Amino acid sequence: MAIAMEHFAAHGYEGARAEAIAAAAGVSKGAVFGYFGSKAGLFLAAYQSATRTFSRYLDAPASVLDQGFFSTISYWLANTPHMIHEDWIPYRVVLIGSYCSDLALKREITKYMQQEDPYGTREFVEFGVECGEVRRDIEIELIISLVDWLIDRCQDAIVTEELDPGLFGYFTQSAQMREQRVRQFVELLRSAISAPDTSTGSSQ
Amino acid sequence: MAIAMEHFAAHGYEGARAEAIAAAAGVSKGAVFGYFGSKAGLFLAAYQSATRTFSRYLDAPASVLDQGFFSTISYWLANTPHMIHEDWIPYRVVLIGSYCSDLALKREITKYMQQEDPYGTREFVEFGVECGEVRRDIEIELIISLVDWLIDRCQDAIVTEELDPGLFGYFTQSAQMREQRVRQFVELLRSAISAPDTSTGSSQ
DNA sequence: CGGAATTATGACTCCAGGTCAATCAACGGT
DNA sequence: ACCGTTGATTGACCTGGAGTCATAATTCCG
Repeated sequence: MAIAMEHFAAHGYEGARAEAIAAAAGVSKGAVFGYFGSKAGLFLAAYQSATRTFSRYLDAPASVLDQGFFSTISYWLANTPHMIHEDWIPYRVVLIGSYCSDLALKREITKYMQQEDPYGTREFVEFGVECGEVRRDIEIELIISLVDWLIDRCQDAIVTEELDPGLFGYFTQSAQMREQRVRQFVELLRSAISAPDTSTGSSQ
Repeated sequence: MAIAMEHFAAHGYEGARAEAIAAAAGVSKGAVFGYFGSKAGLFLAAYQSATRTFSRYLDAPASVLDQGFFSTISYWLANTPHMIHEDWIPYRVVLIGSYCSDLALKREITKYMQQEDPYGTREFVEFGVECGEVRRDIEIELIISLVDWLIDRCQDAIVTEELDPGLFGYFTQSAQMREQRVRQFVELLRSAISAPDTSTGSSQ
């Protein structure tokens, strides 16, 4: 599976060769198709494997969690470039899964993400609600989806040139600029979903 | 181009056959590859053509625009199922473009969307800023991206079963439920980017 | 140890993207 | 009106990778 991830990461979905993956894994092509059914099935397995290598939101250090929900988001976004750099193979696979052209495969991915919630977005948002930082007047399903959508896209834009609509310029802009944008992004998210009554002073 | 759109919409990116498109258009395969360079190039042209068939935000009826920025968003979201039903071929092509697996192609799409802004998101957000409904304390680039991201995903989830993480259930839930979710979604967006309308306390 | 059941193999088929030498059509100079 | 040049068009051909399947290898029991 790690080998499949490497190949998909290196060559993309179309570019990856089922036979090459089989050979690198020391099995025959027939075995791969027998087990995974198709290239899409192989990719799905690689995708699931990749998502499981990443931390869940609540895996942040206790000192960060203690500072609350939005601080934890800031923590993860601030660490995104570093984490991705450390772990770029699974990240790349997840990226391909997020933007894959085959809608049948995409449906499988959506279903998997919904069922397994490998990053623990649900429990994280519930944590936010419990500690009073996230509003209760909106259905939690919607907030979970919003958090998922925005953080995914923000992370992708931060570290993937192809997906950045000029916001972060990972390769062209200064780190300061990026940090400012991330801060503003979290501010937007906070405005969207924070509980109306916040005793904490909002800006640093 | 309309013919290419039909084929991509009907069979997906992988499933569409360059030769079949050429034949349906009454030209040879060689001509297609000569003109568009590759299947990806052909798709990009179809994608651009598809985006241009859709209305821009500010094309809403004057009576809607008069009610302001967020009312206009509600209007478009409420009409999404109807519009997509009327126009499902270009919609499907755009959808494929949004979730295509080839990152090289995705980059071209991102660049195009950023340069041409075919839905007029920028002018729409500027409109929102001018009529005082959208906050000015966050860089407009970020707000434009946020609006783009969220409305895209919301629309996709509304009308595309494959992409709905259980929120709208276009084929399974009641219309009432969907309307409620859309209303809450707009409420979230409003919280995120609306200007504080009580007293304009300048905060930074 | 032998034979059944299961699994693995890789040569093979099929098919779609991409190429290119040959052909055709348009144009303009004489 | 003719012909040569130039550029566009064609479709047979090539390439290579997904997916198949008859055969071989291995395992599993009695």
